[in-house]
Amino acid sequence: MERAAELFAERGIAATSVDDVLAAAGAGKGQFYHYFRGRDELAAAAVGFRCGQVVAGLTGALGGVSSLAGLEEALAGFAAGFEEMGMPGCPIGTLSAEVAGRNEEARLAAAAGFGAWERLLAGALERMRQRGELRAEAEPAWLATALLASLEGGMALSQARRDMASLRVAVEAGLAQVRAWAS
Amino acid sequence: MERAAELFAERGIAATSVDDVLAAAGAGKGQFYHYFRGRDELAAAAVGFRCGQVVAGLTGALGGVSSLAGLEEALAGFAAGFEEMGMPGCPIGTLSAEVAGRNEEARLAAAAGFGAWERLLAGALERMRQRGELRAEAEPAWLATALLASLEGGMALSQARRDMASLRVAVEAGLAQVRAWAS
DNA sequence: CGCACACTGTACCACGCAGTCCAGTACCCG
DNA sequence: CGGGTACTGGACTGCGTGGTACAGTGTGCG
Repeated sequence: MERAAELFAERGIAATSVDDVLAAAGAGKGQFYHYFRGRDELAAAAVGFRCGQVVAGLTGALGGVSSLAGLEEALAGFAAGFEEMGMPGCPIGTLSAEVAGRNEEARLAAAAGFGAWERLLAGALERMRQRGELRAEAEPAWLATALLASLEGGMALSQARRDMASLRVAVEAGLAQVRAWAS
Repeated sequence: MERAAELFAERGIAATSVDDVLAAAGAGKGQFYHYFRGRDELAAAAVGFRCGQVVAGLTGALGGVSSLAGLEEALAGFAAGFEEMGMPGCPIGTLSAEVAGRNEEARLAAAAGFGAWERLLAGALERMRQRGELRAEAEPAWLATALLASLEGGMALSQARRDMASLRVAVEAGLAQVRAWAS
């Protein structure tokens, strides 16, 4: 399943066959159909698995953030990582777009991944607010949604254009939105 | 090709076969391979065609906008249309994500679509600036990128969650960004 | 020891796919 | 009118696909 998550992420789900995954994993068909009902179930499981990996990485970067400077640093690191990976699109967003409307279970897994990401951002913002860096009226959940949407869109644009400029603008705009609520 | 654009948009490119398109269009294989080198060329052409349609629609909605109120109205209409369509994801973004990294020509077509959209937004913002509604220091191009990223991300989130709330937040956040530059 | 059973590899199947081929067909130009 | 040519439909091919069937294997338990 780890192999499946890798292959799905790098080639796309539709462009990866069960046989590809099995060959990469060194497993046979019998094994596969013993543990999965079919291709779609693997796809859903792999999306869930990938989201888990991504969210784990994000937790490392955002879990301890409790200041604007920390958030800026985390997002700069995120953008740098994205560039280093060759602007592959959002790891969750790409799968989500491919899967939404064709695989309900996988769609829910992707939505859960987005939810976890958003909660991570909201947590950091909430800590900023409690430390007095954000005004009391700031709404961490709302800001987190706005920030995540901005990041997601920035990645989509940068992927299509093969140019980091869009993501950088999106990050900066998201940050500006947060700063607007600074005390 | 119109049929191809429709089918690709509603089922995804990878999930649509050449035969499907031909059947929908009532055409034969000979005809197809007379006009296209193969599947990938059709995909690229269809993406370009779809982007043209979308941009044409957007031009109708944004081409005449020159005030904040007009922009708000246009974006509200956009969100309403998105909801009415059943939150299918961004018509350009979904194709773009599927095609980037696997079909260079199609990727460029999608990037051009994004570019046109962004220019439409930038034009509206520029007119707002010239009418004095935005401060002179406002940068329409930068704001347009930020706004487009926000919309794009909002659509991605709403698609995954089947819930308009995310897009609405993203639209509101993008608008807030613009208002921050109001005179 | 032996047997039952959960598990595994692989040969296999029917099917749908992209792409080829060719026998028409209609239209244009002389 | 007649012939060449640009175009068209559809049969066909080889291959990769998801899924099945089955024979084999090892392990735990009586």
